[in-house]
Amino acid sequence: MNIEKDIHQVVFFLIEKTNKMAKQHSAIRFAERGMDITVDQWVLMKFIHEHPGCSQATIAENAFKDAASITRMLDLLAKKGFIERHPIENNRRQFSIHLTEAGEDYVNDHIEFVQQLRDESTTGLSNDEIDSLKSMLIRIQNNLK
Amino acid sequence: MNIEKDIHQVVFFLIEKTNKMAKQHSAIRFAERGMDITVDQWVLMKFIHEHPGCSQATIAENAFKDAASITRMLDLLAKKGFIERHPIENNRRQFSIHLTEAGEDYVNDHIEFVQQLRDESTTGLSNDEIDSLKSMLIRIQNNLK
DNA sequence: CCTATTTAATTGATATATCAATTCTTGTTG
DNA sequence: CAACAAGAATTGATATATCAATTAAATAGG
Repeated sequence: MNIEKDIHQVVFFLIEKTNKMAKQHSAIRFAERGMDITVDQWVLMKFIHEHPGCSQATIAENAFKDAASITRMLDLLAKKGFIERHPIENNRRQFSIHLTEAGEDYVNDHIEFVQQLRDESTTGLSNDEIDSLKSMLIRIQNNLK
Repeated sequence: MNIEKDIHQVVFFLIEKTNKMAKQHSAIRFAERGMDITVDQWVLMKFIHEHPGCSQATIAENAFKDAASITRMLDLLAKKGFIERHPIENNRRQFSIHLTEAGEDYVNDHIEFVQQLRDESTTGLSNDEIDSLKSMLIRIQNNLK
């Protein structure tokens, strides 16, 4: 019995596809709204907004991204004028990462919109379903450690 | 009431994280086995194995990737000697994509291993749960169209 | 204290994603 | 048939992901 499943029904393909569709969907809505940053850049800005002064390593760990990616993404956000790397007294190994005033304004201007975007994507799913979805994803993650 | 959820509990973050963990896990297992291709390259080879002679546009559509990505990935697979672009009689706009003999051997050598890898990642989830997971992902996708 | 290890950030190389623009080619239609 | 639109693949530019190597700084242990 070796019936190969169609690619579209393999659970990982569905996960990957959902992930891509969500990013594309958000990117389109961002553009419509005139937001000139990527979805990933938004996630970083929002995290820094909630954890001002954090290190790049902390951002990397929490955003589940590579330290190298964070360096480059922060370079871009700094060029846009949204974040700053502040030196830390008695610690020349890390930076303290902060939003600029423009960055804070940007997050405040769009945070509700992004929250609403996320909510829209799960319409039709009950809270119980969402909980069970989350729990299954976490169990899959544990199988992958 | 505007309690911001922790990033780790947002469903899209879980989806993205699961997706990344699955890719990393597979990449590590591929490397252990001495497989010198990426997980994404494997998916293309497997699709071509199942749909020999297809066009690049078909691959793009089914793998849910951009045509530009397919061009570049096939370039790499061609360089490795695993695929070939065959001209089509009376149609100079498309190519007919095929695995080489080395490509067929490669797929046959590893297809069971990859299937097993996928199965391992969902251990502990019943068939009913997996079905409900798939159905929720598809419903989310429909919200994103 | 001094050396060895660890940590934080950066950089280089390569793979992939996305968008726009381009090049051919095919199909349509006035 | 000729001009035009649509399709398929490619290419360029930029963003992100991953790994390896590097640099600099902090820390641990002898």
